[in-house]
Amino acid sequence: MASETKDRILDVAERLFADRGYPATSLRDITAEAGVNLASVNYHFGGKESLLAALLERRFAPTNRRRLELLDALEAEAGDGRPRVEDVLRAFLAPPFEKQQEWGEGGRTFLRLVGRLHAETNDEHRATYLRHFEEIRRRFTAALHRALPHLDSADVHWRMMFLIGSMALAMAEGLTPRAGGPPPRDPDEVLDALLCFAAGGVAAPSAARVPVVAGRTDGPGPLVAREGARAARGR
Amino acid sequence: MASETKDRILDVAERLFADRGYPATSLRDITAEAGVNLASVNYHFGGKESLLAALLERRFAPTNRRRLELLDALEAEAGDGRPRVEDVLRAFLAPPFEKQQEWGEGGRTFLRLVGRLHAETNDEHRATYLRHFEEIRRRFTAALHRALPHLDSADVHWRMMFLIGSMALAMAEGLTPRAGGPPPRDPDEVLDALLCFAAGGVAAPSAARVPVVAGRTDGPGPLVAREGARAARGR
DNA sequence: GTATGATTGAAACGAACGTTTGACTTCCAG
DNA sequence: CTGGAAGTCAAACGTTCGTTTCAATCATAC
Repeated sequence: MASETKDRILDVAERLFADRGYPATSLRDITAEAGVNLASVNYHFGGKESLLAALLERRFAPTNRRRLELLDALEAEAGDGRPRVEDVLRAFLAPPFEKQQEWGEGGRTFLRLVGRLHAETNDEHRATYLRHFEEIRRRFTAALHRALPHLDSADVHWRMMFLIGSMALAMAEGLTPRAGGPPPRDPDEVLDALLCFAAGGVAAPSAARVPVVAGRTDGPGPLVAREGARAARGR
Repeated sequence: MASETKDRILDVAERLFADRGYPATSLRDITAEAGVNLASVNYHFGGKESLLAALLERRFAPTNRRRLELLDALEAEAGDGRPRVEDVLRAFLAPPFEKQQEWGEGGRTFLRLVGRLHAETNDEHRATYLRHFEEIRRRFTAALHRALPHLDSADVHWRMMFLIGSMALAMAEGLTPRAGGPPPRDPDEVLDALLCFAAGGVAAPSAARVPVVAGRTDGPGPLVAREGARAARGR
């Protein structure tokens, strides 16, 4: 089933897409580096677009299956009570890092590719990517809301989005050592650092949104006061 | 100096690069939509690459000038003491949102473009982009470390990176309403929500990294315990 | 061996790309 | 009016792209 040629194409395409981006990588680059014929991509996959889809499927399916597995277990354990925030976050963030270690170099490459695809808005291949991700986001947003019932729905959505952004950049850049950036760590340490940041972020007190009538702050004292806002804004 | 044609090209290119990405946008798309001749891009800017550079310069220079201005004021006020975490974060995060409001639709488009460029790794035009950003990151990382002296240097770098990821996704996606995502808010609310998340994240207790000898957790209790890690990992 | 379906190979296709060219306007200084 | 710089325009340049074609090769069942 999984021919030698098919796998070589997938591995090389994964690396080149992650390094240069999807539109900037040509099938000629891929096939030349993989040592296979140019036509074999269309023969085995049907086209460049389908190659990306197959590539995503190969890594995404097991990763997201694991995510939902952890989430199911966690919700079963919580019963009618609240799940712990840290558990929800770990169920969301850990599987990519687990799989990366399981997959070795290819896994790390895939994480960079995923981090990159998060920023590829509006194209048709973004739909391919999001199909794998939307159910995950929906279910984890709901679980996070159950863990943090005092937040309103919009806040939970936004924090989920910020969380995804942190994860994406940690994946895209955290594993490619670059001058000026943080020193490289092993993936377990990155995951722990990300979990701490995420837990602090999603559980942070919410800014009490007062109607913008005046600069007064009331309600339960927000962590970032409105006065600070206007002061820093310099007017 | 700033001719009609030049500005039209810049505006349209900004929007199309943000919508479709740099490599996927052709000069023919840009010039057709701007109602100018194809050759005028090369005449006025010298080429596609230089067009992107000019486009970044136009928005980035004032934004980062404002960032450093706020940071300077903040550090002068703090003197030898610690700056407040919230002030550092606001000086970093607020200027793009300010400028966006000042610039209207074009400003919002630019934020999406910037969010996207954060994920464009390794290409030559990434260098163009990073030249505007590296000094900012260095100075704010240092300021954040002064505000959080109990964290070690690696933790600060990582949290700065997570923070940038949150900001990038908030910019790239937070302002483009999409099904399933958070309800659109006005930019001030997005900024406040991001500030709360960021403040909670960067100031979170750090995971005490114990040498991986056994599942024991010691040291000052980390927010996300190692046992939880292994439990969720399922072994 | 030979037929048959799966795979690979070299070559070419048409379309789209960034860039260049050179003639044609526009406009103001002399 | 005249000259020339600044800008615009249609057309074409050479390259590269994803895809297609079709003959050659391979493996396997008869």
